[in-house]
Amino acid sequence: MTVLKLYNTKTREKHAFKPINEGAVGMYVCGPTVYDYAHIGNARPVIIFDVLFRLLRQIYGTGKVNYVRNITDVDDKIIAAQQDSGEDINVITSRTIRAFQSDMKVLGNLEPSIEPQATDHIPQMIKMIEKLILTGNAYQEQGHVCFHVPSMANYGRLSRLNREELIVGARVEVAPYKRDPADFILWKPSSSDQPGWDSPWGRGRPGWHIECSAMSNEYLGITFDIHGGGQDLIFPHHENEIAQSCCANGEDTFAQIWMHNGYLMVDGEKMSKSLGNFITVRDLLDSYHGETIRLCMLMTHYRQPLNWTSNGLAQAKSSLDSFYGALRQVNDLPQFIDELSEEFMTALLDDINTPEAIKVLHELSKDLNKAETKKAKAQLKGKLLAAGKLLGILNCDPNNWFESENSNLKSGLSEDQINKLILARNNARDDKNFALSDKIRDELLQSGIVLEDSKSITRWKRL
RNA sequence: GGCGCGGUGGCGGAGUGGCUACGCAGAGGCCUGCAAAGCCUUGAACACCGGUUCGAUUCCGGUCCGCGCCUCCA
Repeated sequence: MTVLKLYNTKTREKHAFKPINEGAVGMYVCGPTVYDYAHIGNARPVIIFDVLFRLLRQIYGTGKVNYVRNITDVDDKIIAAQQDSGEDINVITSRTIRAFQSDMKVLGNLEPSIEPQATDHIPQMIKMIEKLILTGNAYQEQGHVCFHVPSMANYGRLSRLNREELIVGARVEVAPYKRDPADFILWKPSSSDQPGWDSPWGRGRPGWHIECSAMSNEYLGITFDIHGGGQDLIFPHHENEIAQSCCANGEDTFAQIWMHNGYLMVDGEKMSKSLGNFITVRDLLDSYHGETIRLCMLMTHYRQPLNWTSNGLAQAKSSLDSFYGALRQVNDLPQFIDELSEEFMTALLDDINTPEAIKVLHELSKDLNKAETKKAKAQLKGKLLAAGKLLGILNCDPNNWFESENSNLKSGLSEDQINKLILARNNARDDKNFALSDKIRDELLQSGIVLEDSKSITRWKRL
């Protein structure tokens, strides 16, 4: 029996996962605000929850997991981007959405089941805000609608912050339309040059948190299984989502399990758009294969902080080289069966312990190198590939992995030229003219081509 | 000030109350014409101080250090 254990931010403990509806899983992950290219900090939750998505599909069946990841396409940062560039908002958001989707695909992520956009769900948000006013949890003031935090007895359960502490810590002046310093906006007025929608409170736009409450409700129901995102969303975003959804629905529970990935750091500092120290996925892809970036991300457990370094990327590349190296030896062998190693599954079932899972990949790869019979080789190949598939890596043809042009280092040599030089060198070797054969090998090395002689053939790879 | 996370060998990074993480780098060896790749062997760690225990890197308490949240942020 496979038991998946997940760490729940709400309880700060690992628990055995049990779906609310037996045999089917609903998961909501906060997606990007689309005003700029994705940085690798944005990519971390996408990759982490993609692995969880794959794992859940493995356990419950491909069609049994409903994975919703929203796109925030109405936000003051987008308005700011519009004012900076003068471009139309729709131009900015649709271009950014396309870039995001393409970047995430190159990083080996599956598409979520649904990728709803906030602006397509304004009526649902308005409906929920009306409900909150009716239940006495929200009020209208100077064109704004605010959630009244004191109206909810157990506000702050997720972040374990209480209202008094929040007020003490508040570094921002309290807006005049707020009855309580902790209150937050559900709806705010838009000027004529800002995007807006008609509502019972005039033309305006939604506050930050309401879209996730409205869209999770729409696609997953009032209560669902897993809600994920980065640690920085715990407060205020997820706390406020809980407040909105629980009060509007009259339910005590919103998401059953809250999962949060740790920060991605650069030079020991949190990477974020506001600090300006971010590395975009685009830039990284100029120098590294998507799988390298992905494996680098998975080498650290998702709840730990991850310091992003070129050394880490080099290690990820080296690991992939060794996996593909093992696979290359058996490239012409059909895989025996897509069997998942038990040890590998055990690692992932324990709160998605990807470093432990990668260790198993190394063991499988080593076993594959040592395997002697065809049957053993085929079996290990199947296990390695199946494990890689669950992590979203090892999707390339091994020869292609080594031989395809790496934009990082242009060799200037075509495949044809390389093969001719290898042939010339092997002729020299047959003649025992090692001075010549070594000279050719050195020349190739100068162009970034490394040779590997085996008994039957000479393989090559680009550095 | 409040809340929270972390300090593991040269580096990255898991994990455990008593026994090998794993990878990279290093050393030695096998293989090779020589290499490369691969394989074998190998050295090296659990911030500090107390406590619990037969025994703690692992549990408890304290100290120091680093980081985050409390304000937009994955």
